Amino acid sequence: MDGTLLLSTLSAQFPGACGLKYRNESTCAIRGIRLNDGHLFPPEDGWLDRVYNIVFSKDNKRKSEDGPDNPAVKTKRMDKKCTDLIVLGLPWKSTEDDLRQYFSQFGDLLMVQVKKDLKSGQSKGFGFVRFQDYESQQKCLNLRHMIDGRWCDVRIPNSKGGSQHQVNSKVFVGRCTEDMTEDDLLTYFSKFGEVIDVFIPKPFRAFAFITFSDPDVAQSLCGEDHIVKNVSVHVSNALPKPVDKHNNSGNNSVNWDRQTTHLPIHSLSHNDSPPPTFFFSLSLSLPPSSFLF
DNA sequence: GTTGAGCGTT
Repeated sequence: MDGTLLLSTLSAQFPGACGLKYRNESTCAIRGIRLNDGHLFPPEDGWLDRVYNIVFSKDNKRKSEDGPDNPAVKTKRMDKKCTDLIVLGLPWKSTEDDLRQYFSQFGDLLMVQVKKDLKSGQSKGFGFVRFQDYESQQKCLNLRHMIDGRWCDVRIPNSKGGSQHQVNSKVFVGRCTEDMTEDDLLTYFSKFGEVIDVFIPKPFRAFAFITFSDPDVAQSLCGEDHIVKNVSVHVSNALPKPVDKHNNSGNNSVNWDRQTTHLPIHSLSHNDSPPPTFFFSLSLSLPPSSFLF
């Protein structure tokens, strides 16, 4: 995935797609992906772990069955505010700089704290972060984080009470066939929003999980049938997050908890090769043909 | 100088 990408591959799944763009992390500028002879070339620093938006030559984003245009989705996401997020399980040695460095991959940070003992200065092993953008926050909340050699959890702090409506951003995809790969599902479901995780249980069990960064996107797909690789799959709500595991008896025998079977997502170590996946999302805000170089 | 579920000195 770190080589070039064929435009034909892209437009096969996204008719009308004419390129890719991304936001430069340091300059915040929108950059286009170089297109030459039908090949999309990676940025100078590689694909990295960025969000790539598909650019269309004309306005043919998702053909919604439920309305000609969907401004409701856009206005709805405007009033989503970030809250502080608690980061649990930090290594004792991790500093705020370490946290900032790690979490900035998800978006701009407004605040980073590592809670320390006042006298000794020793970290208490947890901290807080706050993102500027809600999408960054959602992305973070749905992932486990490898920070300095330890798995850390990011959650909404208890002190926030129930103010933050937590809806599920993960969907269950039933009737999958064995030849469906994670890439197939990623490519297909990225049409509807940014996909941050695809999971296919092994051995084959005819279902998969797709996690979106936006829970509303996930919810909007629930109950629908979708055609993937010429097969009708059914999308429904994944069971609520694994909160308590003591109630695993009876008919709910399937274990949805896959926290420990996640693909490696993010790591602080810099000698790793870049994550092999990159994200697509439909561009909702850019004018048509805004393919910059 | 140790530790590993939790919830934020100002």
